[in-house]
Amino acid sequence: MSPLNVLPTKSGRRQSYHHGDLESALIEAAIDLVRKNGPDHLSLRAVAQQVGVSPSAVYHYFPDKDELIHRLSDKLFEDLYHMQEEALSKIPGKSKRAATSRFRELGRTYFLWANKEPNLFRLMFGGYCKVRERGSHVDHQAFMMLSKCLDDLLETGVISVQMRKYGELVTWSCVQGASTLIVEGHLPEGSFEALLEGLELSMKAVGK
Amino acid sequence: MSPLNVLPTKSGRRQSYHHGDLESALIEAAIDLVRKNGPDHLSLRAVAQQVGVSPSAVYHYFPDKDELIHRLSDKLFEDLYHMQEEALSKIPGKSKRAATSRFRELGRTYFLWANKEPNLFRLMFGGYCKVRERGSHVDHQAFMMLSKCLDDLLETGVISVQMRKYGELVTWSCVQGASTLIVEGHLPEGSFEALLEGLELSMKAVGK
DNA sequence: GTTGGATTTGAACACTGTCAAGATTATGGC
DNA sequence: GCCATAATCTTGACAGTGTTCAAATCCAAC
Repeated sequence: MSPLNVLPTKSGRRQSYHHGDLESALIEAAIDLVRKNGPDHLSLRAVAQQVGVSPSAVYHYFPDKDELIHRLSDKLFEDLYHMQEEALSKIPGKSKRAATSRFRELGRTYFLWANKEPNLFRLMFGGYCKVRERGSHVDHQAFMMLSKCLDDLLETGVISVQMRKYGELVTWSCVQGASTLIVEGHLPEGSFEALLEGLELSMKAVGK
Repeated sequence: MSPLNVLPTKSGRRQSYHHGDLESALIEAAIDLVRKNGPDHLSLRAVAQQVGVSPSAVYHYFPDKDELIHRLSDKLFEDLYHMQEEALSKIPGKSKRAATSRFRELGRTYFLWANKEPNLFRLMFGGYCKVRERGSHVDHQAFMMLSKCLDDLLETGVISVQMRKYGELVTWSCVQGASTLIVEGHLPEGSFEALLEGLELSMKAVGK
């Protein structure tokens, strides 16, 4: 394998003809640009230029711009998933307190992500990547993680069997919705903490 | 006032030089195109052509494309608001049953809108219109309507004072989130009815 | 009827995604 | 070592985009 040539010299000229790892460099650059300029101002040519490569070079790795965006969004979903996984791993134990805390942290991570990177969040849920077979893979992983959290809440007696039935639906929707509404400016920023409180409160209450 | 000249003759040529009501015709045409092709494939030139006017003509009514989109989204928010208002007006009365039914119908209308016009829904909440002073006007009207609904639930004893505190936040977020997730294919279509059940259930339970 | 002001057009600019053909480099077999 | 072949990247072009501005066109009021 030839030495990587990832960094362009000043103003978008790299040293050797072959780049080394163009594919992931392109995705990384694209993420950077979306972060700065928003998903609808992402230009293929700008991505190529940032990496120091001609626009056409992109087409050796992605059939078109949409596919680049799709790959981009896949990576973002994975990042979010790992971030949540890490947050959970910091709160071990089978107590009521631990289970409740994990549940909270799961929502908070989601929201913090949305709030820290609103443009990336928009790309993920704004209908940019054609749906294809969404609901697979990473979506599934994230869903399983939430399910596990809810199972713990059930086992420790924080929520009832009845509430458990609606758990994933209500919580995911709530957190997703609040994130969107706050990111887009329809709700004041402070709302999220209150939402988590309200959500927890209402879930605990069912069946008590 | 000259007679309106809204309809272009076949293939985008209208009869007289002046259009009559270009401004709203442009907005209407733009909505049509977004509905069909999605918000990110909206082209100013296509809008102009559909109305039968040159691309530059648009700039007499909107400083740029973003402003057109903003006006477009304003109109959509109003439409949604009126649709909800109408749904509520069909369920009068001060009984528990009526109050609960109104609450359900409010959520259902929101969701049906999202599901029937996913592309318009994306435009409204996908971060296309620059935020400016969102959280004003129509947003405020819609919020008031929801508040009134929750007040009724409190008065009829369906929910507690404690739950009432979080009412707007939890319900709006839930409905917004579920709509997004279903529209974008992250959740199966049938989920919404279950979500409304779960939401109602958990709200009723608090403080009982 | 002529003039003034509001509308609309035309041509141009820089930018975009995409593609075919060619230039450049790396790789495996001798 | 060398050469053919495949992988990789560039050049130049095409149609389509948002935007601007001078010029053309129409309407209404004097």
